[in-house]
Amino acid sequence: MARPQSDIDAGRQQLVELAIALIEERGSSAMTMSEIAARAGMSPASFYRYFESKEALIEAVAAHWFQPKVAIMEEVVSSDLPARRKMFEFFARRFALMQAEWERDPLAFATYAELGSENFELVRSYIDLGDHYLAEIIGEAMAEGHFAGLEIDEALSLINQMVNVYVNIGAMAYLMPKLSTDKLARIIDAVFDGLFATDRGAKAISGLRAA
Amino acid sequence: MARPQSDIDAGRQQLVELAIALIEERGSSAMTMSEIAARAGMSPASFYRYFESKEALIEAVAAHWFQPKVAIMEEVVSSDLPARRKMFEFFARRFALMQAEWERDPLAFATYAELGSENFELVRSYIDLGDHYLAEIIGEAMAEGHFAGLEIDEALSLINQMVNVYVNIGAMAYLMPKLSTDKLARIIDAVFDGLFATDRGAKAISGLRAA
Amino acid sequence: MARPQSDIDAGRQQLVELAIALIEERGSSAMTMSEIAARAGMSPASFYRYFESKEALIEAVAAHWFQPKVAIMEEVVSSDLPARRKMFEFFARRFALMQAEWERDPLAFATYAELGSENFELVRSYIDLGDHYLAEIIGEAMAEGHFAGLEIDEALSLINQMVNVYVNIGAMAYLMPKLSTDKLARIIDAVFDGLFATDRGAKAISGLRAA
Amino acid sequence: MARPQSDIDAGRQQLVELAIALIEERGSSAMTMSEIAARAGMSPASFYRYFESKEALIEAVAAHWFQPKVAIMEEVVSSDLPARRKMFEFFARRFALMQAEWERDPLAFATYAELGSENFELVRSYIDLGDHYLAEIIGEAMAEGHFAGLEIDEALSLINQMVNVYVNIGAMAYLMPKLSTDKLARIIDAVFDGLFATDRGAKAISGLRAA
DNA sequence: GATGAATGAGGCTTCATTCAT
DNA sequence: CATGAATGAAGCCTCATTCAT
Repeated sequence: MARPQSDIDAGRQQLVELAIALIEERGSSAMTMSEIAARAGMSPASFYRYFESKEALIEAVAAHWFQPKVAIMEEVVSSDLPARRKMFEFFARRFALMQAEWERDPLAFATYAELGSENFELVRSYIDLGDHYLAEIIGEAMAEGHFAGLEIDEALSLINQMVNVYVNIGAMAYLMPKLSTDKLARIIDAVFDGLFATDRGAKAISGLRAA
Repeated sequence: MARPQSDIDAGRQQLVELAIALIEERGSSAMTMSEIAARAGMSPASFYRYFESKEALIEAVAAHWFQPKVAIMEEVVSSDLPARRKMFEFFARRFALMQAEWERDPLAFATYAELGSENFELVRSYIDLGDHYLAEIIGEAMAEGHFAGLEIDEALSLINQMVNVYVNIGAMAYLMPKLSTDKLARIIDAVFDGLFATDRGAKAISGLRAA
Repeated sequence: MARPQSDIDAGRQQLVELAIALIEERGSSAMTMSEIAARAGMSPASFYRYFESKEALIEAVAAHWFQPKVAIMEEVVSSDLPARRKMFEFFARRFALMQAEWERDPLAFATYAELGSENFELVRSYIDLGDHYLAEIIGEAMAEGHFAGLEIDEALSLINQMVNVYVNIGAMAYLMPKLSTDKLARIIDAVFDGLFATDRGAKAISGLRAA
Repeated sequence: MARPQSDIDAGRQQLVELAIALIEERGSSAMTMSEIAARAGMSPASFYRYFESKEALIEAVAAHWFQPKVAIMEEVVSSDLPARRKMFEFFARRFALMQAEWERDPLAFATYAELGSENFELVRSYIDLGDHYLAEIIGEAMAEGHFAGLEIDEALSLINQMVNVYVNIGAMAYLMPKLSTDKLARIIDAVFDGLFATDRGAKAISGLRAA
């Protein structure tokens, strides 16, 4: 009973890995069902025992790619760190992982980015999950007295934007050489030290414009 | 020689515009060579007198899309504004343009983003150009006393990252609803008020790690 | 030998019922061997122990569909009604059954019709059987003085035609909304009151043509 | 200008004829795009210059098949015959044509029937057209005093049913051997002599049932 | 030069049927 | 015996690119 399921699962796993290998070798447009099946030593028809459609395979590839990042988020959020540190780790650990991936194969990384932008619905749920966890951290930070005068959603949105480049695969794909944990740390500091509701220079200019 | 060349250029220009119209109407997957040629009143075969291949056309489309953004950058950089204001305008005006484009047709905007991510070598040169101009502004800002203790490249890199979401089309395509000139203003303020070399909380933690 | 044979029969019966359920749920194009086998809790391979091929299954489905109609015909023919009434019941009862089937699921009904038209050699024997019984009824009617001057075959053929729409599944599939027992009754009346050998208007014209 | 259109038309015409030939040779399931294209000496891809899809080809085949029948209906309806004769010709001439077709190739005829039942929407419009013309004839007949007491729609429905077998291709496909212009003439006579609103035997029985 | 027409190559998907275990 | 697994063969369709005229 468990066996057949796990055989299917094993097959899915293998096909996902082959799809990934193929993508990494030759880009996402090379990811055809025939080629993947051939590499798995099966007929194109057999592929459909494991995945209902090409799209289902892509979903599985995405899930495979995101899985370790999700694990990190969960780990950090449920840890006991203070908020500032927690937020830093929340981004830094995922960044470190993706940076390592990028270093191993920048082109493959870019291909995942492309895959994501072509199948954005698949990516959306992970973004939403990230937002959910980040909001938790922001809540804790506020309880510690940070982000005075900002709504939680406002803070979420601003932080997400400032730090987007350490989260957004599409952006990372071509900015990675310029990204570093140190810089991320500085941005998190700017977030904690520079983000509150009082209007200062630029905000004032922007306010005048709207008038 | 001169005449034919300018005819070729006119043809290229027309084809690019038709390709854009087609993309905006029906998405990038509808951008087939035959359809574009038909709209230009020419045969598919004739298309190849103007562009060597589909890829060559896409390059030209990208150039066409970036041109007004480049114009804005040049205008702002050569203006007489103080550095803080200049940097704000440097990002805000381009953002305003792209926001307007996005509002007119978010799907078309997403299509350009997709086109960019599929052909991002084409995008690289524009990014480099933007970096070049931003470095100039940072230089001016430093002359005015900002970013104490940071190298110009370090500042460039950090600012680019914090503000990336207002520059990166791929990110904008799905974040646009959350972006605003006001928030950009706050980020620029955080840049000018929060970005200098002194180590504080997060940076200290990050420093320990590296040790 | 005896036991296995009856096991085979039970299996065939079950598979036929599952095929029917499947057709009624999802149309004839959904009737794949694998799906039927799966519903029977057997492997596709095992299916072939019961039916030699897909076509053999379809034959069995047709037989199953016709069986109750045959039962009605036999019941009516062997009853003691007078001929006019008997002929009416001969058609009316089967019509009532099929109308009920149609009302329960017109799409399924149409699917049977399609199945029949795609495999109409299978249907032929039932038509022949119906003709046989109808001829008996006509004989009785003639003995009661009806259809003066007509040969039995001639009457059979004419009646079959006039009433075809209450017998032919293909026609019924899309005419059912316009069919009713009342109208059938009127047709049977026209048969008994209007069908005899004397030439009148149209027949005379037709006779001239042939000359 | 006219040329290209007529080239396309010529191609469509040729493909329709080849499709028909193929159907007549090997049944409708043999009608694959590849086979038709091969017979036309073109690649499967080229087929799509002439027809948008398989379905478009089938529509054209149906139109081709129905065209002469429509012509007959129009001719008869606009003629000056008296109503009884007109109705007879309305059915008889079409029947004669289809009978000839059936005699030339009964299997091909059956295949058209199958095609029709698989693509019934295509057939519906021709049925509706026939109803429209028949209603005109019934109107004329009523003006001449026939069908006393019946509504025009009631008469239309009843006549259509009695004569269905001379109109319905699906029914004809396997009844043709028993059909004849003479029998049709008798049915038309039964229509004109036996169809009016007064209740008689069968109708009375049917009435009792409903009570 | 310009083009209408053609197509090779490929993409995704389905399913009746078989065969090693 | 039963079957899980596999697949050959086929189907429909698209499109970048070429070539004879």
